Amino acid sequence: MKFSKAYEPNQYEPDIYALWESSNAFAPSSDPASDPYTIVMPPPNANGNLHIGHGLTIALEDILTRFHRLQGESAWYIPGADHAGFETWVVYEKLLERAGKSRFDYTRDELYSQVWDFVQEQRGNMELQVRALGASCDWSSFTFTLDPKVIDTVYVTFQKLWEDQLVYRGEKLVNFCVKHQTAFADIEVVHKEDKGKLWDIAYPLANPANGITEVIISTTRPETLLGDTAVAVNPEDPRYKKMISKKVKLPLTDREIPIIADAHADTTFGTGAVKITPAHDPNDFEVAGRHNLPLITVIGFDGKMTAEAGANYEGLTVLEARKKVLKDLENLGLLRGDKTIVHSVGHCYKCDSVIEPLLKDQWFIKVRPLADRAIAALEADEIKFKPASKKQALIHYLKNLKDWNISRQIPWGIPIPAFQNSTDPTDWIFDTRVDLPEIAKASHTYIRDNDTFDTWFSSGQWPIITTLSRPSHYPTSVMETGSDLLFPWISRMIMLGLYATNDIPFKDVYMHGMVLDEKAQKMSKSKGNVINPMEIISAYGSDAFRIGIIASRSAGVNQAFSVSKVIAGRNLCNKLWNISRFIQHMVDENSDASSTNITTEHMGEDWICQELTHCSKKVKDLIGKYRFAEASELLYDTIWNKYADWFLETQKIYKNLPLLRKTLEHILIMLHPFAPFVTETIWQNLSWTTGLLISQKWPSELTSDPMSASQFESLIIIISTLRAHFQSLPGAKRYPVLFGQDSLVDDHQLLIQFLTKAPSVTSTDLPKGLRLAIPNHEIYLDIPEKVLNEHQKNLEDRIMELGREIDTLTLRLSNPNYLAKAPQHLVEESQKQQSEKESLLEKMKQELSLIK
RNA sequence: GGAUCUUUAGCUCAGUUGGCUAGAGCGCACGAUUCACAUUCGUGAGGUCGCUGGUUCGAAUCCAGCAAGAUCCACCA
Repeated sequence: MKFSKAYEPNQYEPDIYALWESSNAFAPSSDPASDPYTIVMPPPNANGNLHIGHGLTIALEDILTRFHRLQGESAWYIPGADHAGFETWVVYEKLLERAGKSRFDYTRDELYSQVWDFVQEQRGNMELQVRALGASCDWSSFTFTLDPKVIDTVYVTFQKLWEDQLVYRGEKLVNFCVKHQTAFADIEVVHKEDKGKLWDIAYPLANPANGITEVIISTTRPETLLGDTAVAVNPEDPRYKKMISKKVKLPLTDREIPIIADAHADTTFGTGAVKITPAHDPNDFEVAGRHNLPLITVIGFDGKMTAEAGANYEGLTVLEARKKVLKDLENLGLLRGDKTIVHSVGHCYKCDSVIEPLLKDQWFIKVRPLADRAIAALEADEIKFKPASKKQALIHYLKNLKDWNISRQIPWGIPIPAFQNSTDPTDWIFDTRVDLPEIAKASHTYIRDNDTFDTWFSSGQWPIITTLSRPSHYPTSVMETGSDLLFPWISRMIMLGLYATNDIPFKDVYMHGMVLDEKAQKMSKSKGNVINPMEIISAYGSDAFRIGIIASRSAGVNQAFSVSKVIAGRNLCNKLWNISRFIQHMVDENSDASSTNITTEHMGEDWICQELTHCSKKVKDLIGKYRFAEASELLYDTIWNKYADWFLETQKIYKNLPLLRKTLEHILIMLHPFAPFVTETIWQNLSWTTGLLISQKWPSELTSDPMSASQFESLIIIISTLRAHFQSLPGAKRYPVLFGQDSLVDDHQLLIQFLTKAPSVTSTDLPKGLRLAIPNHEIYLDIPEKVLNEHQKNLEDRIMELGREIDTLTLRLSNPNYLAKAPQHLVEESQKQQSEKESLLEKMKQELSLIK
């Protein structure tokens, strides 16, 4: 295939990906001697589309994977898809609603298989998008979060927890969404600042004495009064000391409840007396535990008042009941005022309904032993974090973690393998025959628990499950995710990984921040500022997207997405394409181009070898430190500003074909992790390369003469200075270049003339014209006197500036503390500069006097 | 209430144990142009590194305080 004039990514990307896949290039090495390198992809939602955060994750993970593969390691990037229990369920339930159906029209098994089919239909989109991003993941290891091996592993871990008595059935307050009819973990509840009212309500004393007839409580939820089982006051509160352990008549009921002393009551809030409703408030639940209070449920799972709320209220919604209770209290003269307050209220993160804390029998995991072990591993630095501050945040979180509710009342998930004795509700057994609604055991009938696991319980075991087929790849090398997953996911993987395998699940954690829009605003559907990675890829190419999204980004920081960086990436791909086209062209034109003997004959060749070697070492070092943006920036600079702008330009004269070929190969390999498609496409199109680029080895060093390389740097300065003068001199005209005793210029007359487009470059014994301000070189521009005079101001300016530079150096060097304390090489460098600049200043002053 | 992060050029951001003239991309200005590339080439302008102190021979970098913005956690009867 011929190289077209411009690189058109869409034309090559799908074929190149297919080539890798059909060549089995993504599989981990079969050589047992190679070191394992493993990354597990955070599984995207099976029925969703990839968003920009996935784009960043996959770009970073694939850079690491490809880089380590090129290092000769057994790189294994494991893809997956998430059944996304609740997320998917919400989508499916909407479809049911639209069809006029509800979840109650079907059995759990029917629902499960319907959703399964739904997800299978949707699936595939996501996988195509992962391919479009260039992920070099091993599709033969693809794991879906409901695959049998996932369920098996989850059941083994659950059984172990069961036998270790770390899982228990408990009636506790759970965060319940009455619309979605399911409980949530604490972490899934979204707290929002809502406006509400704080009402003061009088509770009459059962036996008024000493003129005290009532106690006034403050509440935002008067309807829960019907479930009160105590009133609490602070034991230190002088207003209420005398009332402790007296009884009050609970209004609107015929119950009497005690006044108790508990530190939960805040003397500064409201009236300082608080009603205790253990079945509908988490704090009150704890108070009840301390004081052995009964629990009365007055709100049901349907969000309506229960029979226990009394005949007047039964069947009303929470808000209806609130109105009625307030009215009834007012009629009794017990409502003593209200004020508006702003307080935070838990909402369902999908439907925004207010989360009701409700009593429910659920499975809980005792997290303390698991969390303590995780904390110990973190404190021993067994897992390294980037950024490091995330580790401290995680330790803090684990120290305060409460028992974990793992039951969910949605059909789309892994069934909890537990059965309840039909005659003894306290008798639960572990059994994995979850396809049966009931089982018989020891002459009893056991009924299946219809709940499913919290998805974090199964995904918390993801590194274990995905590496089962290659145990040497566990622990995995690095877990890369967004910062938002630190608590829900990373924490679970560490706890469950340590618990189930006695080993950490990964050695490093790299967390990226949020990808914000171009104005540094959070992307959201409602704002309409969502950037779709697939649109960026189709406009600019996958490589450009990868380079653009990792640019200017460091670990853990929220940063804006900038299309201009994508464009820069696209331009780099095109530049590399044309570099390759040019070299291929030169190879084609030369019949003796077959030599593979690499030699350096010209300074620019030593210089580029040195630059490429430096680049290779530095990129390796930077990727090792997860400094992706700096690595890609260095490659950009090396390829464009060094290789193309200087080396390739010199090669238009010198044409060292073996070196051109070799250096191009090195560049392609080094850029491959960042821009896999264009580099592989070029590799496939070059006439002399064989095999796949993805499977090459990272380049070894190119030998070069450092003296020669540093001479070339002087040449660069000379040429740049000449160009600058040609631009800035009056008339912007090019003038003949003269030089005195100067072997460097003498040896490179042709090159200097070519790169500056000067009319001539000649040696002279009679210098004249404008002297260039370059230390250690005697170079002049042969400028007519008239122009030179016009240019006098310019010369004076440069003399002034040079003088200021010398002053700075002199000041520094006259400081005895600097001489004594600064490192020797810095002092020497300063001294050298000072003397060079001083001698140059002398010469320029002389020339100025000549003009005058 | 607790914690973390951010503040550097017009914009978006780099800048790892403090080291000399603070960088990049894009944008801007000026110039170039038959043959690798206009997704190009060359040159240039643009910054008292949020503010105030401190440590140091030397601070964008370390310390303290302040200001602004963001995120997370907990709590809010």
